[in-house]
Amino acid sequence: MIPNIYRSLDCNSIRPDHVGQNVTLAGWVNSTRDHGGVIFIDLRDREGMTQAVFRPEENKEVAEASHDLRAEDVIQIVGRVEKRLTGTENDKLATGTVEVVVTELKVLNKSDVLPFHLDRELSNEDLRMKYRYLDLRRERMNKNIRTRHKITNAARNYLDAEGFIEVETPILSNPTPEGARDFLVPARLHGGHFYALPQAPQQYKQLLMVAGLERYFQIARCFRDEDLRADRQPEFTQIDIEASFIQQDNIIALVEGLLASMFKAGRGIDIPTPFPRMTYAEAMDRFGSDKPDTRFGMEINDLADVFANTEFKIFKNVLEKGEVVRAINCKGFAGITTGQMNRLNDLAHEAGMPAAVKQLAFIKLEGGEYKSPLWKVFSDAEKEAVIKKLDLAEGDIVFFVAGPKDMVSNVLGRVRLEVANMMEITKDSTALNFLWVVDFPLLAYSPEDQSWVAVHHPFTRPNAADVAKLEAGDYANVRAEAYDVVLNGYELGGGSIRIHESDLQAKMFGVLGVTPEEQEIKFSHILQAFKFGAPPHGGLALGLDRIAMLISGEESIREVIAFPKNNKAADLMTDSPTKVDFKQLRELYIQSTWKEKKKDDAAPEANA
RNA sequence: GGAGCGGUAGCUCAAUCGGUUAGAGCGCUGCCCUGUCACGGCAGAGGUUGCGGGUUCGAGUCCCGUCCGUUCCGCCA
Repeated sequence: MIPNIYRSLDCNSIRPDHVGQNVTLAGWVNSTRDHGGVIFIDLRDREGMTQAVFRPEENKEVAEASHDLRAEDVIQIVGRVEKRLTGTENDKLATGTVEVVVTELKVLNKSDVLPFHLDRELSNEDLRMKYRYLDLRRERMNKNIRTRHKITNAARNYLDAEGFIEVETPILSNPTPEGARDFLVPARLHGGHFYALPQAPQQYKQLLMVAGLERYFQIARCFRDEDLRADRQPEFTQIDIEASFIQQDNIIALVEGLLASMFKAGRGIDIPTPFPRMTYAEAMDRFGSDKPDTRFGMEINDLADVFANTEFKIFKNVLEKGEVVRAINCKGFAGITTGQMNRLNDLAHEAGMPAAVKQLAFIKLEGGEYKSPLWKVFSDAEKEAVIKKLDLAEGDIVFFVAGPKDMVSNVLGRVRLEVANMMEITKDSTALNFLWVVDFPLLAYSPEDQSWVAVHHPFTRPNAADVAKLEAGDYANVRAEAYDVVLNGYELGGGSIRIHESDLQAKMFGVLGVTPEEQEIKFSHILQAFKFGAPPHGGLALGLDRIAMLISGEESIREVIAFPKNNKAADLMTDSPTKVDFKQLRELYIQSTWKEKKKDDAAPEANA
């Protein structure tokens, strides 16, 4: 800290070798301990705390004035550093062996009583958000914001050292093809036309590759108008990366180094690289998720061999149709309560288990006895095989699902996570299980749109080995050169090698049902750019908020964003979004179709 | 759009099966206190139990509706 008129030192720096010196400190009154005669004040700034002592015999007027100090007043003190009396040292403070005997006091700004305690956890999210500037004043939040800065800074330094150039791209751009809902901005100078806020700088970063920049990055704000979650905000930050003359392995190695530098800066730990890799197909088969949490087992087992010759009609029919019978063993969870069982059933149905299947099938071994609605229909050989294959032991419970592979994976994946949650398996875990999921499918069929849609985005490159399938129309089995990096079940980021040839890109648009006319209107710039010597390129984007959240040990990205939105995408502090008057809309050639709900006289007002 | 959980003093929470005047800690106000660091002591103020309706002799508690927060599903290139 550079000394100035307000202070000569910060509140965390005074040590025994300052004894005898005169110092000037400024900060907030953290707490007061008024003994009538002597008064102690803990003075706090962002760096820490120093105890200030007011004594009548030192300066009667100043000591008198100190009686009126209250928590969060902003004050400046001048005083003499003294060693604390023997036995009154405080080892909880870095400055706890010394104190400042105050000779001058200046109240820079009195504070009203705060709406909540700064030194206690707050459960009322409304209040936290309404007074976010006070919430941020709390040590934990202050630390989170500073940690985020360190992480971001480390990322910049790392990428700079790797030859990456930070480039800003437009915030006002065009709506995104496919994907999430866009935030729209009316264009005043072009009546009836609209900008959209970027969901990601996707096309721009590819065009920067065509521009010959070769290595680009950006700490980019992105916007998606979808419903929120603990790990999703309508505006969020990505570390956006793109490079030319590069392959998947190069990007993976780069990002591993990048993440290592961020975790080192933010948490002081060395994470082991390289990260394990798993194909998408394997992730779905073993964990029922494309972002598996590998901190615990309970993996999915395929039981086709066990029931190959079964007489149990349901399983037999399923297997004959080419569908699957699979199960997970939840070790030690045989003591599941009825309430938990009901919850799993609901969740299984939500995940796609047919309503005709009333209950999630299970077998549990309790007190040496196998309990199961299914047990009686299995042959002895099948029982034995199930026990062996699933390692079914005392206290375990196994859940079975039969049917189409995607549904079974989905159901068992969800059950697996929920059981882990119920068992609090990862509660005190400090494990950081990084993982690359690779070989994503290029396309997925959307029953809703009755068409094929891009799993990643329409610029993703099909795996060279699968181009023939693409041309043959075997869309379901075309793999993409796309990859996600996952940590403890959270998707930290994802990317792909891109299409850089205009003919392949046009073909891809065709598969996605974008007509030549639409291509001309929406994508002529990028298709044309690809005709002027576009280099092979690819990249990835990391979710900075999620990374900061995980490094800070938080469970919501709101805890690492200075001014986040709440569940309804509102900011309670500024009361945003807000209504605008007719004149402002008229200038934009906009008219709202929104109709206020009819208000009864008794209609309740919102929580005031 | 759907489901779960929550909403009681400024804050964090309690209030038995529906039954007296809705309590406690912290904070706040006043007084006392010269070595505390969650200082201590005495006294005091502070409540439309989110809002509206219903059942009941009686509702913080039960029912219906609604608002707000939060988590999850849907949604999220």
